[in-house]
Amino acid sequence: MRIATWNVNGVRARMEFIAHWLEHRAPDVVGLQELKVSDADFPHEEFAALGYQAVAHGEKAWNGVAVLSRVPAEADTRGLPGRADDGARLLRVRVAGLDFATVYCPNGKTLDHPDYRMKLAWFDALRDYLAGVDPESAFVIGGDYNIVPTALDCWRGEAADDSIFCTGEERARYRSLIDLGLTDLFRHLHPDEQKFSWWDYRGGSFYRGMGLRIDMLLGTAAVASRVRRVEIDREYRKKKDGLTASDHAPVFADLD
DNA sequence: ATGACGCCTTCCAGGCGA
Repeated sequence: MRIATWNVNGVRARMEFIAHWLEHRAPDVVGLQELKVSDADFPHEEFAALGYQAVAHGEKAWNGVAVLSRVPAEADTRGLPGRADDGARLLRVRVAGLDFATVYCPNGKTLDHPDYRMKLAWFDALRDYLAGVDPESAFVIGGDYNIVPTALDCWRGEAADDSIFCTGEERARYRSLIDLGLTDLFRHLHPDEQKFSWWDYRGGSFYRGMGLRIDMLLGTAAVASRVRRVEIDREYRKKKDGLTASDHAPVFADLD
């Protein structure tokens, strides 16, 4: 089974590009982020034509998450409990024998912006919510965490320490999720590799190698033991047939 | 130091992303 996460930066603007990826990578379950569309306008029919059904939790213009799957999914949680005012950022479903969640974590903007404090509080709420997950179960939470876990995950390395995405406060929040018993599936198979999942659109960052790894698939031990391959699909950060890519690459994992 | 690119929106200059 192939599972994936992808911040698509606008599901309607990206539809043709996403279709190309679905056809060539054939994932079974995909968490999407940054839909930028209301639930009423979500393109269910277009995904159905590609063989995928979708559960969406969106809002107009901003944020928004969805799960695509080949087999029907049952919605479990829409929105991080207690954090509805911070945007449509979490969706959890039961699908294909998995307890599968997708998250679009807050950006924070700058260290002196109110959104930074909101980001930290949101992660605290996420940790509290995930503390209720059975560590023996097959649970996956994938998404755009908007935190660079370690210096290895940033093109600037330790030079970026203490800047936004790389502060001790943010990294402690990310570690608090790992400490619940979750494994970063990419790091599990590639302990020392520097691979990025996001590159700024501007200034040729992609071709200059100026990226960050902020999109992760985390899983319980029951999932980590089944992982055989994890790819950050940088081919799909490039233009494809003249179509513009998201600024994030998809990340997928193959499970036994 | 700045802007760079691309998305969205009562349709277009401005906010936002990371």
